Amino acid sequence: MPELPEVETMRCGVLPVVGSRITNAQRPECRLRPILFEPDIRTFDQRVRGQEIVDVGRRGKRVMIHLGNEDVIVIEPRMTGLVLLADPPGLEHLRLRLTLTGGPSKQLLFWDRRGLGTVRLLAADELKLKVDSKLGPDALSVTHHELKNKLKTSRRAIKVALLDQAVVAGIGNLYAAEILFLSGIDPRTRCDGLTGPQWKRIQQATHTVLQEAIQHEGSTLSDGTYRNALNGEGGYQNYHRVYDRVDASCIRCKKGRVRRIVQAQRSTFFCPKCQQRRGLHHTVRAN
DNA sequence: CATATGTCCTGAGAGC
DNA sequence: TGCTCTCAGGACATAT
Repeated sequence: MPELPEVETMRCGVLPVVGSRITNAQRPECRLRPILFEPDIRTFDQRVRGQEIVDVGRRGKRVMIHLGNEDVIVIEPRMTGLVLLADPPGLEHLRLRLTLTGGPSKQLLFWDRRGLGTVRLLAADELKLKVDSKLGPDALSVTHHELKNKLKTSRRAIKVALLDQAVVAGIGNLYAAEILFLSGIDPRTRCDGLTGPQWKRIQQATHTVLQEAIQHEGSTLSDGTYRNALNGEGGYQNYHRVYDRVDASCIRCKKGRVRRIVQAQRSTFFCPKCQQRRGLHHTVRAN
Protein backbone atom coordinates (compact mmCIF):
# COMPACT_ATOMS: atom_id res chain seq x y z
CA MET A 1 0.00 0.00 0.00
CA PRO A 2 2.71 2.53 0.61
CA GLU A 3 2.44 4.92 -2.33
CA LEU A 4 4.29 8.20 -2.72
CA PRO A 5 2.75 10.03 0.29
CA GLU A 6 3.34 7.12 2.66
CA VAL A 7 6.91 6.62 1.44
CA GLU A 8 7.57 10.35 1.67
CA THR A 9 6.28 10.27 5.25
CA MET A 10 8.66 7.41 6.04
CA ARG A 11 11.50 9.38 4.46
CA CYS A 12 10.79 12.48 6.54
CA GLY A 13 10.44 10.32 9.63
CA VAL A 14 13.93 8.87 9.30
CA LEU A 15 15.56 12.10 8.12
CA PRO A 16 16.84 12.83 11.67
CA VAL A 17 19.33 9.98 11.35
CA VAL A 18 21.27 11.86 8.70
CA GLY A 19 24.69 12.30 10.28
CA SER A 20 24.45 9.04 12.23
CA ARG A 21 26.92 6.25 11.63
CA ILE A 22 25.98 2.61 11.02
CA THR A 23 27.49 0.24 13.58
CA ASN A 24 26.24 -2.90 11.88
CA ALA A 25 23.47 -4.46 9.81
CA GLN A 26 21.59 -7.57 10.90
CA ARG A 27 18.73 -9.65 9.66
CA PRO A 28 17.29 -10.35 13.08
CA GLU A 29 15.25 -13.00 14.84
CA CYS A 30 13.06 -14.17 12.01
CA ARG A 31 14.21 -16.46 9.24
CA LEU A 32 11.72 -14.71 6.98
CA ARG A 33 13.20 -12.22 4.61
CA PRO A 34 12.26 -9.80 1.87
CA ILE A 35 11.67 -11.32 -1.55
CA LEU A 36 14.84 -9.61 -2.66
CA PHE A 37 17.75 -8.80 -0.39
CA GLU A 38 21.02 -8.01 -2.09
CA PRO A 39 23.83 -8.57 -1.59
CA ASP A 40 23.68 -11.28 1.09
CA ILE A 41 23.53 -9.93 4.64
CA ARG A 42 27.18 -10.75 5.36
CA THR A 43 28.44 -8.65 2.44
CA PHE A 44 25.79 -6.04 3.13
CA ASP A 45 26.98 -5.73 6.73
CA GLN A 46 30.63 -5.43 5.71
CA ARG A 47 29.90 -2.68 3.22
CA VAL A 48 27.70 -0.51 5.47
CA ARG A 49 29.64 -0.97 8.71
CA GLY A 50 31.11 2.34 9.83
CA GLN A 51 29.46 4.31 7.05
CA GLU A 52 27.80 7.65 7.76
CA ILE A 53 24.24 8.24 6.56
CA VAL A 54 24.63 11.42 4.52
CA ASP A 55 21.10 11.79 3.15
CA VAL A 56 17.70 10.10 3.01
CA GLY A 57 15.87 10.57 -0.28
CA ARG A 58 12.97 9.08 -2.20
CA ARG A 59 12.41 7.96 -5.78
CA GLY A 60 8.77 7.15 -6.52
CA LYS A 61 7.82 4.56 -3.88
CA ARG A 62 11.39 3.79 -2.78
CA VAL A 63 13.33 5.14 0.20
CA MET A 64 16.96 5.88 -0.67
CA ILE A 65 19.50 5.93 2.15
CA HIS A 66 22.72 7.52 0.91
CA LEU A 67 25.97 6.53 2.61
CA GLY A 68 29.29 8.34 2.88
CA ASN A 69 31.00 5.98 0.44
CA GLU A 70 28.32 6.78 -2.18
CA ASP A 71 26.61 3.41 -1.80
CA VAL A 72 22.83 3.66 -1.48
CA ILE A 73 20.45 1.43 0.44
CA VAL A 74 17.29 1.22 -1.69
CA ILE A 75 14.22 0.08 0.25
CA GLU A 76 11.02 -0.75 -1.64
CA PRO A 77 8.18 -1.41 0.84
CA ARG A 78 5.68 -2.72 -1.76
CA MET A 79 2.53 -3.92 0.00
CA THR A 80 3.27 -3.95 3.71
CA GLY A 81 6.83 -2.75 4.27
CA LEU A 82 7.69 -0.04 6.80
CA VAL A 83 10.85 1.96 7.42
CA LEU A 84 10.95 2.69 11.13
CA LEU A 85 12.96 4.31 13.88
CA ALA A 86 10.48 3.29 16.58
CA ASP A 87 10.05 -0.32 17.65
CA PRO A 88 8.05 -2.28 15.07
CA PRO A 89 4.45 -3.54 15.41
CA GLY A 90 5.90 -7.01 16.10
CA LEU A 91 9.37 -8.52 16.10
CA GLU A 92 8.20 -11.46 14.03
CA HIS A 93 8.32 -9.64 10.71
CA LEU A 94 11.41 -7.56 11.29
CA ARG A 95 13.60 -7.95 8.18
CA LEU A 96 16.55 -5.61 8.71
CA ARG A 97 18.06 -3.78 11.64
CA LEU A 98 20.69 -1.09 11.16
CA THR A 99 22.29 -0.25 14.50
CA LEU A 100 23.19 3.44 14.63
CA THR A 101 25.42 5.66 16.67
CA GLY A 102 25.96 9.40 16.99
CA GLY A 103 22.38 10.52 16.39
CA PRO A 104 18.89 10.69 17.91
CA SER A 105 18.00 7.05 17.22
CA LYS A 106 19.94 3.88 17.92
CA GLN A 107 18.27 1.92 15.13
CA LEU A 108 16.76 2.07 11.66
CA LEU A 109 14.47 -0.84 10.83
CA PHE A 110 12.73 -2.43 7.87
CA TRP A 111 9.64 -4.33 8.95
CA ASP A 112 7.40 -6.15 6.48
CA ARG A 113 4.47 -8.36 7.40
CA ARG A 114 3.99 -9.95 4.00
CA GLY A 115 7.59 -9.88 2.97
CA LEU A 116 7.11 -8.72 -0.59
CA GLY A 117 9.34 -5.72 -0.05
CA THR A 118 12.93 -5.47 -1.23
CA VAL A 119 16.18 -4.16 0.22
CA ARG A 120 19.20 -3.55 -1.99
CA LEU A 121 22.60 -2.02 -1.38
CA LEU A 122 23.70 -0.44 -4.65
CA ALA A 123 26.90 1.28 -5.68
CA ALA A 124 26.46 4.69 -7.28
CA ASP A 125 26.93 3.36 -10.80
CA GLU A 126 24.32 0.64 -10.30
CA LEU A 127 21.62 3.18 -9.46
CA LYS A 128 21.09 4.38 -12.99
CA LEU A 129 20.75 0.87 -14.33
CA LYS A 130 18.67 -0.68 -11.57
CA VAL A 131 16.52 2.22 -10.39
CA ASP A 132 16.58 5.33 -12.56
CA SER A 133 16.11 3.53 -15.86
CA LYS A 134 12.91 1.87 -14.63
CA LEU A 135 11.16 4.95 -13.29
CA GLY A 136 9.51 7.93 -14.94
CA PRO A 137 9.69 11.40 -13.39
CA ASP A 138 8.56 11.65 -9.79
CA ALA A 139 4.83 12.29 -9.45
CA LEU A 140 5.43 15.41 -7.33
CA SER A 141 7.48 17.12 -10.01
CA VAL A 142 6.14 15.67 -13.28
CA THR A 143 4.91 18.29 -15.77
CA HIS A 144 1.75 18.02 -17.85
CA HIS A 145 3.94 18.08 -20.97
CA GLU A 146 5.80 14.99 -19.77
CA LEU A 147 2.55 13.17 -19.05
CA LYS A 148 1.05 14.11 -22.38
CA ASN A 149 4.12 13.29 -24.41
CA LYS A 150 4.54 9.88 -22.83
CA LEU A 151 0.90 8.87 -23.16
CA LYS A 152 -0.73 10.73 -26.05
CA THR A 153 -0.49 7.73 -28.38
CA SER A 154 -1.28 5.12 -25.73
CA ARG A 155 -4.49 3.14 -26.02
CA ARG A 156 -4.52 2.35 -22.32
CA ALA A 157 -7.13 3.71 -19.93
CA ILE A 158 -5.75 6.73 -18.06
CA LYS A 159 -6.23 5.03 -14.68
CA VAL A 160 -4.11 2.08 -15.76
CA ALA A 161 -1.42 4.32 -17.28
CA LEU A 162 -1.08 6.35 -14.06
CA LEU A 163 -0.13 3.16 -12.24
CA ASP A 164 2.78 2.54 -14.62
CA GLN A 165 5.92 3.54 -12.71
CA ALA A 166 7.85 3.95 -15.96
CA VAL A 167 5.41 6.71 -16.95
CA VAL A 168 5.33 8.55 -13.64
CA ALA A 169 6.78 7.27 -10.36
CA GLY A 170 4.83 7.19 -7.12
CA ILE A 171 1.14 6.80 -7.94
CA GLY A 172 -0.64 3.62 -6.81
CA ASN A 173 -4.19 2.36 -6.86
CA LEU A 174 -5.60 4.55 -4.12
CA TYR A 175 -4.17 7.87 -5.28
CA ALA A 176 -4.91 7.17 -8.97
CA ALA A 177 -8.61 7.10 -8.06
CA GLU A 178 -8.38 10.27 -5.99
CA ILE A 179 -6.42 12.10 -8.71
CA LEU A 180 -8.91 11.28 -11.46
CA PHE A 181 -11.84 12.27 -9.27
CA LEU A 182 -10.28 15.67 -8.65
CA SER A 183 -9.53 15.96 -12.37
CA GLY A 184 -13.16 15.19 -13.24
CA ILE A 185 -12.05 12.56 -15.72
CA ASP A 186 -13.54 9.11 -16.29
CA PRO A 187 -10.87 6.56 -15.32
CA ARG A 188 -11.73 4.50 -18.42
CA THR A 189 -10.83 7.30 -20.83
CA ARG A 190 -8.21 6.24 -23.34
CA CYS A 191 -4.98 8.23 -23.06
CA ASP A 192 -5.01 8.98 -26.78
CA GLY A 193 -8.40 10.64 -26.36
CA LEU A 194 -7.36 13.14 -23.67
CA THR A 195 -7.07 16.84 -24.51
CA GLY A 196 -4.34 19.31 -23.55
CA PRO A 197 -6.43 20.93 -20.79
CA GLN A 198 -7.25 17.49 -19.40
CA TRP A 199 -3.56 16.57 -19.14
CA LYS A 200 -3.02 19.81 -17.29
CA ARG A 201 -5.85 19.01 -14.87
CA ILE A 202 -4.41 15.56 -14.24
CA GLN A 203 -1.00 17.02 -13.44
CA GLN A 204 -2.50 19.64 -11.13
CA ALA A 205 -4.72 17.12 -9.36
CA THR A 206 -1.74 14.80 -8.94
CA HIS A 207 0.18 17.52 -7.19
CA THR A 208 -2.76 18.60 -5.04
CA VAL A 209 -3.79 15.12 -3.91
CA LEU A 210 -0.25 13.95 -3.13
CA GLN A 211 0.62 17.11 -1.21
CA GLU A 212 -2.61 16.87 0.80
CA ALA A 213 -1.88 13.25 1.60
CA ILE A 214 1.70 14.04 2.65
CA GLN A 215 0.38 16.74 5.00
CA HIS A 216 -1.81 14.11 6.64
CA GLU A 217 1.08 11.61 6.72
CA GLY A 218 -0.50 9.20 4.25
CA SER A 219 -3.40 6.78 4.49
CA THR A 220 -3.66 4.02 7.06
CA LEU A 221 -6.31 1.67 5.64
CA SER A 222 -8.58 -0.62 7.59
CA ASP A 223 -5.92 -3.30 7.83
CA GLY A 224 -3.90 -0.83 9.91
CA THR A 225 -0.58 -1.87 8.44
CA TYR A 226 0.80 1.46 7.33
CA ARG A 227 2.63 3.46 9.99
CA ASN A 228 4.97 6.43 9.91
CA ALA A 229 8.56 6.10 11.14
CA LEU A 230 7.42 6.54 14.74
CA ASN A 231 4.74 3.86 14.45
CA GLY A 232 1.87 6.37 14.23
CA GLU A 233 -1.11 6.13 11.89
CA GLY A 234 -1.61 8.34 8.87
CA GLY A 235 -4.69 10.56 8.68
CA TYR A 236 -5.52 10.89 5.00
CA GLN A 237 -7.98 7.97 5.02
CA ASN A 238 -10.45 10.43 6.55
CA TYR A 239 -10.21 12.65 3.50
CA HIS A 240 -10.59 10.12 0.68
CA ARG A 241 -13.08 11.41 -1.86
CA VAL A 242 -13.84 8.16 -3.66
CA TYR A 243 -11.43 5.41 -2.64
CA ASP A 244 -13.23 2.56 -0.87
CA ARG A 245 -16.48 4.57 -0.73
CA VAL A 246 -18.68 2.41 -2.96
CA ASP A 247 -22.31 3.53 -2.98
CA ALA A 248 -21.59 6.53 -0.79
CA SER A 249 -23.00 9.74 -2.23
CA CYS A 250 -20.46 11.83 -4.11
CA ILE A 251 -19.00 14.59 -1.94
CA ARG A 252 -18.98 17.02 -4.86
CA CYS A 253 -22.30 16.62 -6.67
CA LYS A 254 -24.14 14.90 -3.78
CA LYS A 255 -26.25 13.08 -6.36
CA GLY A 256 -23.99 10.52 -7.92
CA ARG A 257 -23.09 7.42 -5.99
CA VAL A 258 -19.48 6.29 -5.97
CA ARG A 259 -19.07 3.31 -8.26
CA ARG A 260 -16.51 0.50 -8.16
CA ILE A 261 -15.28 -1.13 -11.34
CA VAL A 262 -12.29 -3.36 -12.08
CA GLN A 263 -9.49 -2.23 -14.39
CA ALA A 264 -6.33 -4.24 -14.94
CA GLN A 265 -7.51 -6.47 -12.09
CA ARG A 266 -7.61 -3.66 -9.57
CA SER A 267 -10.52 -1.78 -8.04
CA THR A 268 -11.27 1.65 -9.43
CA PHE A 269 -13.60 4.05 -7.61
CA PHE A 270 -15.22 7.05 -9.28
CA CYS A 271 -18.33 9.23 -9.50
CA PRO A 272 -20.15 8.57 -12.78
CA LYS A 273 -21.70 12.04 -12.70
CA CYS A 274 -18.60 14.11 -11.94
CA GLN A 275 -16.32 11.97 -14.09
CA GLN A 276 -18.28 11.91 -17.32
CA ARG A 277 -16.81 10.42 -20.41
CA ARG A 278 -16.98 12.54 -23.51
CA GLY A 279 -17.71 9.80 -26.00
CA LEU A 280 -17.80 6.05 -26.08
CA HIS A 281 -15.03 5.86 -28.66
CA HIS A 282 -12.60 7.46 -26.23
CA THR A 283 -13.25 4.91 -23.54
CA VAL A 284 -11.55 1.66 -22.73
CA ARG A 285 -14.02 -1.01 -21.78
CA ALA A 286 -13.83 -2.14 -18.17
CA ASN A 287 -15.49 -5.21 -16.71
C1' DC B 1 -12.82 -18.46 0.74
C1' DA B 2 -12.36 -13.92 -1.43
C1' DT B 3 -10.00 -9.79 -0.90
C1' DA B 4 -6.33 -6.15 -0.27
C1' DT B 5 -2.31 -2.37 -1.26
C1' DG B 6 2.87 -3.33 -5.48
C1' DT B 7 5.85 -5.33 -8.81
C1' DC B 8 7.72 -8.71 -12.01
C1' DC B 9 7.19 -12.20 -15.39
C1' DT B 10 5.06 -14.87 -19.15
C1' DG B 11 1.97 -15.70 -22.74
C1' DA B 12 -1.94 -14.52 -25.64
C1' DG B 13 -4.33 -11.42 -28.39
C1' DA B 14 -5.21 -6.88 -30.53
C1' DG B 15 -4.01 -3.48 -33.67
C1' DC B 16 -1.10 -0.54 -36.54
C1' DT C 1 3.03 -10.60 -42.03
C1' DG C 2 5.63 -8.62 -38.39
C1' DC C 3 6.30 -5.84 -34.77
C1' DT C 4 4.62 -3.50 -30.74
C1' DC C 5 1.47 -2.57 -27.38
C1' DT C 6 -1.68 -4.11 -23.86
C1' DC C 7 -3.86 -7.00 -20.76
C1' DA C 8 -4.85 -11.33 -18.11
C1' DG C 9 -3.06 -14.22 -14.92
C1' DG C 10 0.21 -16.06 -11.80
C1' DA C 11 3.70 -15.52 -8.38
C1' DC C 12 5.35 -13.58 -4.03
C1' DA C 13 3.12 -14.05 1.77
C1' DT C 14 -0.29 -12.80 5.18
C1' DA C 15 -4.20 -11.16 7.81
C1' DT C 16 -8.95 -10.10 7.86
